Amino acid sequence: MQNHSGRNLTYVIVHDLGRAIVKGHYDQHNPFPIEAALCTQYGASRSVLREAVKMLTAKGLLRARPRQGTWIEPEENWNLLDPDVLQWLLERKYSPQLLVEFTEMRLAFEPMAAALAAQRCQPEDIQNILAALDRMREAEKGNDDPLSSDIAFHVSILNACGNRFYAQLKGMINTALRISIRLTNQRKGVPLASIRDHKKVVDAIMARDPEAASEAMRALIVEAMMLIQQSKADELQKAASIGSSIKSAQ
Amino acid sequence: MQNHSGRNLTYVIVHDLGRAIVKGHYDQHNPFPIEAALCTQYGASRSVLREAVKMLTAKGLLRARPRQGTWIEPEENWNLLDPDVLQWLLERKYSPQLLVEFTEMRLAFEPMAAALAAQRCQPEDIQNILAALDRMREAEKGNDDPLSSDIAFHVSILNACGNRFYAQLKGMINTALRISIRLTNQRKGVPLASIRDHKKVVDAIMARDPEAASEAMRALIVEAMMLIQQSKADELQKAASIGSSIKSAQ
DNA sequence: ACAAGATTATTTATCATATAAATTTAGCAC
DNA sequence: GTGCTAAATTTATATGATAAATAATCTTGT
Repeated sequence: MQNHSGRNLTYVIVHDLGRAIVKGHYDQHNPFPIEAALCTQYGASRSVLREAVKMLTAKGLLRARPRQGTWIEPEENWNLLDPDVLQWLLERKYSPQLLVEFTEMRLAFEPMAAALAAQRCQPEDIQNILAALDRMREAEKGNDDPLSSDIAFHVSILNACGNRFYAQLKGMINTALRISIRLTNQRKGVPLASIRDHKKVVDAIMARDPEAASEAMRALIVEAMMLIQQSKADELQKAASIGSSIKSAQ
Repeated sequence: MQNHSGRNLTYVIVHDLGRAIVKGHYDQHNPFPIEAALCTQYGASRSVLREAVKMLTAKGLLRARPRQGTWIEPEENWNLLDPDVLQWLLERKYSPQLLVEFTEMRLAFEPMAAALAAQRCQPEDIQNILAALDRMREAEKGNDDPLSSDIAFHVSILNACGNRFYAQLKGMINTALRISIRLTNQRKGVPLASIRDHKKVVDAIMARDPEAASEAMRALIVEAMMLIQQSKADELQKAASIGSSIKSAQ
């Protein structure tokens, strides 16, 4: 990858503004700046700023009107399923709740994807799934990255289910798992989930058993959900203990 | 709605180009035009064209590089879950296959949404769901639009499940159902599905029974899927009969 | 003939400036 | 105060120029 898209000034500004917006940097007290102010802030021309704002508009984050200026759209209009938006959202610190909601989403479509894969995956899809499982085995031996191989496994199944919408979710799984692992404090070398549980999914798909594939996948995600819930609870408890220590110090 | 966003020249061009792209108007033989050509084609300034292209880039449809020009991204990179992109895609004639894939997607998350709603919806959510069901009853009597009330029903449940990602899918449901109804040749006044089957979902949610809610919702979508599959088969048969009549005429 | 390096050409990226359009706000007559 | 007019503000559009990236072409030496 030579000229990463992020090098263009426009894209740098898009990502910077995008992060600021989802972080809630702008509100009624601090409204979104007018074009001229943004130009000053970034030292860029109006063309660049307008193009950046238009990209964020296309993702549902902004809206502009003559004389009224540009403002943040209500959060329900953001395209959460846009890979950029999702990444900016999950990058916010302390967003375990959003991760829970995303995992609830995975709980809906990944078991279904496994079931569809069991019904109609092609030989090459099986090859890819088996290759991903092998990567996980290698990771367990320390010869591969556990996180990347786990992601590759889930992606291989989304690819195998022969549905373009499911395939779309690859980027989001990638983003969410990487953030998730950061939140749940997993470290390199620590297996994320057992090979055995993952293999159950593969076996069911190869046996052309949709029900079993679905159930095995569901078990994997429930496991992930429990890790997230746990760290969310830890987070809350930490906050509470800080709160009480402040209280007791008064 | 006073100044619909579509009135700006930029947005008109975005939608026009977006439709042309998903229709496959551009390919290796007919590559995407350079900026200057697009300006001529639309009689617009470079600023406007560049902003439109940037919006389509944000939706994953295009990519640009100096000297290399602008080109269509491979379809797997398109943000299918962007409401605009989905609409452009479904508007293409003869895209029952895409509708099938979308309905497979609904089959994953709508039953789950109903189950979540059963677990944790608030009193006002129940109110909204019941109101939507009432609209469907009125539609059956000819006092409301059957399609709109059906959509309102599904949306009310997505709103009730307390998950932002599920709520995101509202726009897509709206688009897909409207296109679906066009494809399956339903007419105004013809009920899309029975009130009784829809009421089963509501009853299960109000009884706080996630399993039953999920199953009742699944039944609704399976019904919709069968209608689509049927019209897809009709389409294929029609095409085949045209093909054979051409053949027999030779 | 051919490889290496320099030159040219093409296209997007960025900047700058000006005018138009939309719409709120302020001013003013009554 | 009410209703009309004028001014002010902000985005939308147009135009033209320069910079940057890189493919294509043209030297030049062997």
